[in-house]
Amino acid sequence: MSKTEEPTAGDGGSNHLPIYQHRKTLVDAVSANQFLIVTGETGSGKTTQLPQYLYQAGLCRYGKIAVTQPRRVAAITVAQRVSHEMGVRLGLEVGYLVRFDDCTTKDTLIKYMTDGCMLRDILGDPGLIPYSVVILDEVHERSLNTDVLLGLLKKTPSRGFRGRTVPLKVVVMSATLETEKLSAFLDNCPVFTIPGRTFPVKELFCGLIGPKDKESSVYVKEVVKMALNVHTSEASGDILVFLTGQSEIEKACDLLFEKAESIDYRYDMHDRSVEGLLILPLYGSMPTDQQRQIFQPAPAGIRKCVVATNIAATSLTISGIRYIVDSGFVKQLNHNSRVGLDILEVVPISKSEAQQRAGRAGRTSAGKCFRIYSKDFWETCMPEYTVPEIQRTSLTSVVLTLKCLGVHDVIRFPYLDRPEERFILTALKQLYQYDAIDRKGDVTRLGRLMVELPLPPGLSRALLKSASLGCEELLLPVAAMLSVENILIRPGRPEKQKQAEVVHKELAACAGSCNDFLELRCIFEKCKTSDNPSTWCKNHWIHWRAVKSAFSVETQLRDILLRLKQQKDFPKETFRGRSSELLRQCLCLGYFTNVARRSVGKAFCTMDGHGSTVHIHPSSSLFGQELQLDWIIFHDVLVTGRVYVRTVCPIRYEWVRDLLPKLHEIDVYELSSVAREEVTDEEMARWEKKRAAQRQTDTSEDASKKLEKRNSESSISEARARYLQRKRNRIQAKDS
DNA sequence: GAGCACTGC
Repeated sequence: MSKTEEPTAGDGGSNHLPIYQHRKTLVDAVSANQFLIVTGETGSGKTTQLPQYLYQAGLCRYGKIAVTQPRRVAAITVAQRVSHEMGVRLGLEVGYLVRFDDCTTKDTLIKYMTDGCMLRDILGDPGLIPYSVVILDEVHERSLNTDVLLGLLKKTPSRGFRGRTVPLKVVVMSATLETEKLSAFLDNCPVFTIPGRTFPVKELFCGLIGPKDKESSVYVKEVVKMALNVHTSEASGDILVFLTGQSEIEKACDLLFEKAESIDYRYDMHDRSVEGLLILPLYGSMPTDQQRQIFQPAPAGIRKCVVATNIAATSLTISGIRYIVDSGFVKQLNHNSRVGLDILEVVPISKSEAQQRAGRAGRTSAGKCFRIYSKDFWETCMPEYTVPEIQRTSLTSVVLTLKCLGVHDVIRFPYLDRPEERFILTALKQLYQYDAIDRKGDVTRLGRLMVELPLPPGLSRALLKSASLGCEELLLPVAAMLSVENILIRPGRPEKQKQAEVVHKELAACAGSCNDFLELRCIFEKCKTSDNPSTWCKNHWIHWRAVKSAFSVETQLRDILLRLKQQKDFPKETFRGRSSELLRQCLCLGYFTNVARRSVGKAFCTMDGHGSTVHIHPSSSLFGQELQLDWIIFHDVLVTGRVYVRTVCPIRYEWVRDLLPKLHEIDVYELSSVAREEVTDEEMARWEKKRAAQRQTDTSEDASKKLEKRNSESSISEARARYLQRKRNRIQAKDS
């Protein structure tokens, strides 16, 4: 094992951190307890120091120390820093593991990794044999994967489990919030608090937005006013403005120039600066070369004003920030199981999130946080904590992962915050529809194959179908392109927008038009075979960063498929049909839950039982051709004024005819016993009888007629009316 | 004829 079990000095510089004086107590606490919670503000050094202390104290004798992070960059940069402090080469004693980048060896003892990679590790080795300590970091962020890990590690592998020689130790690190709840969750384990080293931030409520202003987008205007106010009346120091998204940020930046002009500031369009104020937008899909300026200090006498999304709250740290202007809103993706859709909506942030934002001003000196909303807004509109991701998102992948790990009772699984039962049942229903689990709730062979692929289950299924037909080359680029961020660039300025639109239309036409999935494949191939991919992207208004990561994803998926195909029971099928229809027929196997049939005019009607009315999004290559289409499948949904489907492909009814009845074969409530693994023999018998009866009627009555009945116009409009009524009730309830 | 936060495998 390690040659250095004696304490090492490293490169120094860390001995003065607040955590240093608690060194021995911390090591003793980890040694004495199975669970430990360590809490402390940013700057306490817990992420970089604790693993080193444990290592120096010899806790690596029986295995590695794993430290999980919700983000890749964090895992990489922290590992770099720790290896430097310890004076060892990165990738040897200290390393990191993130997707596409494994910088570890089998001898690595301190391993920083993303929570997603840890989950993969567990799937391959539920006993976590190589590890002696697992440290979950940033638990207060409540990322989906960290929450799943927390539940899994609560029943931590003990001595003897799958060959473990010592029990696994679990350390949970979190900001000061909710530590009591965490301790109660982990068998009332001790909580260790480390003093932080941050500067005080004065928090001011400016009252420009009250509880009644929730719907409006007035926050853009008010935020601009506030930022200029800070610029004219506060001492030197950079400003960080928190807004909701790209278009709001662009708007705010434009307004900043205009307003600045009217209050007699010189306005220089070229470098986007008002005299004394350098205005810099910052959001995720921005090219990295444009982001660089944000991290450079402003020239002497100039104040930087960064207008950013939530990306600046956790993912990126900008030094020199002294003032925060907080809009109080965020864009959040919420899964609505009632309509079966994910909806991206603007919502007020939580109080803990507001504190997080304010904290960004106190990293290097004392700061001020200007909240554009009133104290009343704070008290009546903002929840204490952000609803954790596990309670807001589709659980299909999570439930499949749990089932594969032998957690069959996915309802009574120890969640720190339990998702609504309905969400869990919906996930089970989807897995059943994809044949990933059977009627008893057991994972099928297909389900075991699906869990290996880092894709949404539907897409996994489509890809596996293509692999069993031997035509995975067709689908691999599509699956890769669908799993990366936005491909098409949408410029902020209208004239550029037109330009981009023309080029994108040409690309769609190249792909034979009329199939957005094919267009993605076409972009992938054209870019890949071009002499200079990045220039090709620039010329075609395509995000090079996105396509580049699609290349990596494709390679990864290809490798996984290759491995899976070597299993001797990997399914093999032959395709009888037109080769031009091969791609679309494979897609149907993953997207038959997203089938829509043309209804009145240009509207379509989903066939999943919700019978929602959807429209083809204007960015689709099928837009404007609705009247020639009868049946479509779609990849995703966007809810704005209307419900839009994007990434669309026309299909023939025959391709989904035999699949659609599966959507109505089982009711969610029937799955409640499946979820709890309490399916009785009588229940199975009843079920078989019902299915037999169903098969009988299916032969006597045309299946498509039955489907039509289920999705008849009247039932759709009734469902819609019910939904709208509920929505009205909700709004009324919120207002009162 | 619209306007899409952020992560992660």
